Amino acid sequence: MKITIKDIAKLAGVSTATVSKIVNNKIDDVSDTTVYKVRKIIKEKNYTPNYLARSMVTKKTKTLGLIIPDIRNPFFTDIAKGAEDRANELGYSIFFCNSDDDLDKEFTYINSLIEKQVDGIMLAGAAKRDRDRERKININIPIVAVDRNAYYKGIKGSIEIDNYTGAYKGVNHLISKGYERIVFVSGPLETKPSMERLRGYKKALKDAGKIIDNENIIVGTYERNFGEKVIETLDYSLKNVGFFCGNDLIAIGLIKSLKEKNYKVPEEIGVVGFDDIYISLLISPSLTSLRQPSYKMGYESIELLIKILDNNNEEKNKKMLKTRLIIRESTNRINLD
Amino acid sequence: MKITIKDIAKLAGVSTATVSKIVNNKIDDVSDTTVYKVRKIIKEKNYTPNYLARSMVTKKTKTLGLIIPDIRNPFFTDIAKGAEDRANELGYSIFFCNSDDDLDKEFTYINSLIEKQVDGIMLAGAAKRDRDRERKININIPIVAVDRNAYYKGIKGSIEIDNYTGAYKGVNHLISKGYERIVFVSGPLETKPSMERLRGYKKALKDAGKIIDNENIIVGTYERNFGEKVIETLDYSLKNVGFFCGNDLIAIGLIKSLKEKNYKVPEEIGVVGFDDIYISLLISPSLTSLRQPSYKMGYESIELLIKILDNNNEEKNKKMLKTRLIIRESTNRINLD
DNA sequence: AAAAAAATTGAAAACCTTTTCTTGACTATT
DNA sequence: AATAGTCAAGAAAAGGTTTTCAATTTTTTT
Repeated sequence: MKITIKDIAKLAGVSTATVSKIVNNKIDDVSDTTVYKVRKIIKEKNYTPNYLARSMVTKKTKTLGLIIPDIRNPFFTDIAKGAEDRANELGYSIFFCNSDDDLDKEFTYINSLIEKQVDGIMLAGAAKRDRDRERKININIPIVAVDRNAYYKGIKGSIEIDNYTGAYKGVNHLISKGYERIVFVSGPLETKPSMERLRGYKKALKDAGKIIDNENIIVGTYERNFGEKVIETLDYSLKNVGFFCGNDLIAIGLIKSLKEKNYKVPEEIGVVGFDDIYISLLISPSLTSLRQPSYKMGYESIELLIKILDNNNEEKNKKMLKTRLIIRESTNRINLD
Repeated sequence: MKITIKDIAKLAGVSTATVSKIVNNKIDDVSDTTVYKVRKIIKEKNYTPNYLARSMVTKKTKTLGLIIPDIRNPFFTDIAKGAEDRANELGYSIFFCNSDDDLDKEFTYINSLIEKQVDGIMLAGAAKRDRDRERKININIPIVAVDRNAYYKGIKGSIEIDNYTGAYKGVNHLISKGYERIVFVSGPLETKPSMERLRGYKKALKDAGKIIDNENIIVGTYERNFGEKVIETLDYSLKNVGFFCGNDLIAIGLIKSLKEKNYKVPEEIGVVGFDDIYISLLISPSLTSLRQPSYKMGYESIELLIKILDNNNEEKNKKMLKTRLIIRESTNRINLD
């Protein structure tokens, strides 16, 4: 049988109230000798308090939920690692949930997390949102949204990326490399990052005096699979085209299919990704991409979440982080301009 | 305030005992009319039981721990996904832990999982083991070991891979392709899979009438970083060498450094990996590798774990899965034999 | 119609903590 | 010496469920 606070109390000849105070370091009104005596017995007997019983009365579980859309995408994997590290440092455990980018699954997970009484949730939401449905869900615990937006009532903070500027930089880079037609291969437009990137794309074209043509905006999913299929759907010739992709997985799929069709990257065609996952460095040609501080995003979102839980969030609850353009082989040709 | 079983009982004019029976579907000795009436009110009020209170009395939390060494390695990521999917299907939640391949961190996590009263643990252990220390940890919940071995007292089952045969197939393939010197680039040898692969490597050499030379066995970590450094440490010329790598990350790092030094893969040098993570398909040259059923490993280990928890494990608690050799560009040269 | 058997229900204990508030014992002040 | 003030400690309630078993009601059998 596991040893309980009663056992300790009996052994020490004190009440459970006293032991409880000592365990939780509320020893202002406990005498030094009692503290010493009880601590010794706790150590001897290797007592640890029962979390369930404690949580019952404190209404805190020291447990968080972590929802990401795609565990196979290293971008989210890095976010998860950052989140886990920080949670661990702060004494929290993490329930892990992978939504497969499916809003229904996300709903189910949120409900199950609430039932398990997590103190808060870190959410990287599914791409396709549904404002009305989200608003209806009854959430009484804090949520911090990371990377992607969401409309739940519980959302109390967010860690975002400056996608607008990022996209602007990426597209601008393609233009400066002399690619003529600039194509945006986007993930679902229901999500804010996608829309912001679209906005940056358009602004960069406009600033360069280029015409915005819907034919050059292709929308799909944030998966490699989509990237591989893209060129099949295009009915114009791929001469001197620059592709700006919604993420690296799409870009990697695209490059794969371009190579199979014997297009020359970067000589004929340029490709820019978004995220800078580590694979981008390994493929050939290596991928020019916009680096996001993914680990940091996870780390800071948990920090923010816990601050909110502790009511210590004097700071703003919205944080925006910057991207950095990492230039590699996939756009690295002699500038034709 | 959240609605409780008492509220339901009062509304229905029955006792909490009756409501409890109905909630848990133990309705053999509850009249149909009562069941109907109570169910209706439960639905109306949207009542869900309090997990903490329930766990207090049942001593089950419907929660499992999942420990993997490296979330950045897609092999373990796939295991985690399989595990999560199966756990979810069976109504369990998962506490996620990343040990960074560090035994101390693994210990800490196990203790914290036990404190949080998980029902069981799925463990893909850190590579370097310590039998004596592990034996000392007091574990009173079941553990299923996946992929890697461990010595904790709590281990009640395992899902393994036939690493011996896998390695044999890989090495044999290199030999049949005419590579002369076969080098084994291994992860830490403290772990059973590594030792089994070494055994397979040796057997394949022996069967081919080749001499086993310790100079050709290089031991490091299961990281890409190690793969990139390997050739710096070799003091023989890399002519017609076949590298058999402990995992794909090592192989990918190795290929990267070979390319940088202008060695021709596969013409001069052949490389075989282990795991067949999806990146192996994307790099250039694409990587010949031994495919492990990683998703399945995670899926089945959770299944086994829960069977053990339910005492339904008539079957053997040890399962061994097979590998499959996937031949790609990194060994695909005209056979010189 | 009475007795026996079966079906249904609920009272109360148990699970292990934390927290509040009262009590009792000292100490300091007048 | 009496009173006020301080300090230390514990009794008891609360948190929400499950489970056991005794009590009651209903049905069946004689």
